[in-house]
Amino acid sequence: MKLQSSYIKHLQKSIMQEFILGADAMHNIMQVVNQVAKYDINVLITGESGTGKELVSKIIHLQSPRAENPFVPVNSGILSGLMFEDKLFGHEKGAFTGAISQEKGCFEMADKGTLFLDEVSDLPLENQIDFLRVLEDFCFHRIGGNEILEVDVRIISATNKDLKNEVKKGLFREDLFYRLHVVPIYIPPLRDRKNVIPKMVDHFLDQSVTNFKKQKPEVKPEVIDLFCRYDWPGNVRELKNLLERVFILNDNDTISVKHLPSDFLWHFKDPHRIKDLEEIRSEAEKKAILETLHRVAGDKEKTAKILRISPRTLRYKLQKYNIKYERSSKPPI
Amino acid sequence: MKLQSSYIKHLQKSIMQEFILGADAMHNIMQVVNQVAKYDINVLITGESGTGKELVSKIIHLQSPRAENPFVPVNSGILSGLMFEDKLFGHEKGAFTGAISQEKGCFEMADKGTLFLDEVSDLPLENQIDFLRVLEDFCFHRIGGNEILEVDVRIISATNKDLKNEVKKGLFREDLFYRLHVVPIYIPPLRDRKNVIPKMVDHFLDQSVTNFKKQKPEVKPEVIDLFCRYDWPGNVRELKNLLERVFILNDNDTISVKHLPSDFLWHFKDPHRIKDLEEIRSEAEKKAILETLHRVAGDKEKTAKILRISPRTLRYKLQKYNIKYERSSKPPI
DNA sequence: TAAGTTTTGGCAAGTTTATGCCAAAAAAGA
DNA sequence: TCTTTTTTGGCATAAACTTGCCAAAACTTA
Repeated sequence: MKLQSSYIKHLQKSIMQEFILGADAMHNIMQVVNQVAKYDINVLITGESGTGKELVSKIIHLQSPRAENPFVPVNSGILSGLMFEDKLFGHEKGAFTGAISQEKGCFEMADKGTLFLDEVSDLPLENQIDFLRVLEDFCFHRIGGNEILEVDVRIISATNKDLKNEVKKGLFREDLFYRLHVVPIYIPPLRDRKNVIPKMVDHFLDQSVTNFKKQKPEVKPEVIDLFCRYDWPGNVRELKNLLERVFILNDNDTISVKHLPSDFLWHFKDPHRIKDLEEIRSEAEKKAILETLHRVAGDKEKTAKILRISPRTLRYKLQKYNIKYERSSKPPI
Repeated sequence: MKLQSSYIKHLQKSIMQEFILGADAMHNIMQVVNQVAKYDINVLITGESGTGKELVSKIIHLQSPRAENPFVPVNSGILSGLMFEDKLFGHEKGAFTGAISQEKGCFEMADKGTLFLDEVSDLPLENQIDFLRVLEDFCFHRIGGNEILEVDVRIISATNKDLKNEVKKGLFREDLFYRLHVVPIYIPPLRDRKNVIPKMVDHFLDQSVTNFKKQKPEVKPEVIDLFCRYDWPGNVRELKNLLERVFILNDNDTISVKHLPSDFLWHFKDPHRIKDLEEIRSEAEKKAILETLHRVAGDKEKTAKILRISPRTLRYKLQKYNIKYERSSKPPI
C-alpha cells in the first residue's frame, strides 16, 4: 500500500508539468497549494467542469506527508442513498442481499492518505448527514458491522457550483460546508485564462505525439486565434479532447482552420457578415417563438402565455414572420 | 463480396428505423431517396456535420439494385495528393517506396456497387481533376500500372458546405460539380427539426438500453425543453453522444436537468428561468449594440451606421437600456 | 348532421418606437 | 481662452406595435 518514493517523484513531475502551464494565472493557486499540502486541513476546490480539480487535489496529496499513502477519489455525484454509504463505509458479509463478503469502503482504503470527494454539491441531504458525522471524529462502522473503525484521512472536496449559494438555497448543509471549506481554492475557467492556450496546445500535442506515435504538426496562428475566441464550456478538458481528435484524424504536418471539426467551427458562424439591428431583433423573436411552439406541440395559447404576449399578438407575429405552424407536432413550413 | 439477402433486409430495417424518426420533415427526402435509388444517377448530399449524410447514402445504396454489392466510403477531407490517388485507384507492386504488393483502390473495390465520397468540398483542386477524369468513362489504371481497368460504380458524394458557393469562390471545379450534382439532397440540421427531438431521445435511449444493458430512465419534460432550446451544432450525432454519455454516467431511473453534463448546461446560463419575448428582444438588442460599440471603440456614429439605425435612435436605445459608454475603448459601466 | 367549442383574421384605438429638428452643452482645436 | 465642431437630450410626429373585441370559419363531439 505504500508507494515507492521514486514513483511519487515521477508522478509529481508529470502532474506538475501539466498544471504549471497556467503558471501566471495559477501562481497564487500554487502558493496556496504548497502551503496547504503540509498541513492536514480540509480543502474545497471550486471550478467548472474540466478545469482540473482532481489534478489539483492530486498535487496537494503528492506534496503532503501522505504522499506515499493512498489517494482515493469518489464521485459523489453519481451515488445516493445506501450506495453512497456502502461506497464510503464498506459492508460486512451478509449486511444486505449481495454482500457476499466483507468489503472496505473508501474511508478505510484512504486511511493515512487522502479522500477526494468530487461533485460534493450533488450529495443528497441524507448522505450529507452520514458524511458529516464521520468528519466529526473519523469513527464509523461498516454497514452491518459492530466494530468501530477509526481512520486518519484528509478530505479534499470539489464542486463546480458555488457551494455557499447551495447552502443558501437549502441544498447543502451549512455545518458540512464549514467542515469542508477550511481552505478554499478557486480554479478559474479557461475562458478567463486564454493567454495560456498556446502553451497548452503545444503541451497536449506533445502528449499526443508520445501517445499515438505520430509526427507533431505545426499549428497555424489562425487556429490559435480561433481558440482564443472560443468560450470553452468544457474548459481544459475540452481543449485537450479537441486537439486529440484533430491529431488523430489529421495526417497533415500542419493544423489549419480547415482541419478543425465543423461542429467546432460552427461556433464561429459567418463572422464577417454584419447584421443590422432589425435583423437581429427579428431573428431573436422568431427563434424564441418557434422554440416555444415546439415545446408545447403547437399550442398557441400556451406559447403566448409563456412568452407573455397576448394571443392576438402572437397571431400578428406569426403572420409578420410568415410562420405557419399546425398543431400536433407538425413542423413549421 | 455479395451480401446475403436477409442481411440486407435486416440492415435496411435497422437503418430506416433510425432515419424514419424525422419522417415528417424528412418525408420528401425519403421520396427523393426512393426514386433515386432505382436509377444509376449520382447524388450529392448536402448537410451539416452529424446530420446523417452517410446514413442517407447507405439507404440509397441498400434500396438500389446494387444493394448486394459493396458500399465503399471514402472521406476525401483527410486525403490529398498521392494519398488520394492511391486510395481511389490503388497501386501496383513497386509503384513507390512501400508498395510491397498490389493493392486495389476504392474504385475497384466498389465495382458494381456504390462509392460514397464524404466531405467532397475539401478535395484539393489537383485531385478533383483526377476524379473528374475517371467520372467521364470510369476507366483508370492503378498507380504504377499499365492495365486499363473499367468499373461500374455509382457515386454518392456528400458535403457540409454549399458546393455551388465553393464553385463560385474557385475552390471547386464547376465541371466536377455538375457531374456529382445530378440529384441534390439537402438534409436539414437538427435545429430546424426540433419537433423530432422527443422521438429521437426515446430512440437513442432504447438503443442504449440494448447496448449497455441498463434500465431505461424516464426523461423529465424540462430536459426535453432544454434540448429544444439548444442549437445542436453537432446535429443528431451530438444528441446521440450526449444521451449515451448521460445514460452511462447516470444511475438514476430518471434523467432530470441536474443530470446533464455541466458543459452542456453551460449553454443555458439560467436553465430554469423562462424569458419572455420582451426580455429576449431586449437582450438581443443590447448585446448587438454593445458588441458593435466595442468594435468601433465607442464611436456612436459608426455604431448607428453599422446597425442601420439613426443616431437619434441609438441614443434613445442607449438610454432605454441604460448603457453608458465613453469613447476610446473604455468599457461600459 | 347539428350543436358546441376553439381558432382566425379584420378592425380600431391606445401605446411604444423611430427619428428629424434644434438649442444647449460638451469636447476639440488653435 | 476663444472659436468651432460634435454630442446630447427635449420635443413633436409619423409609423409600427400591441391587443381587445367580435363575427366568421374551422374543428370537435355526441
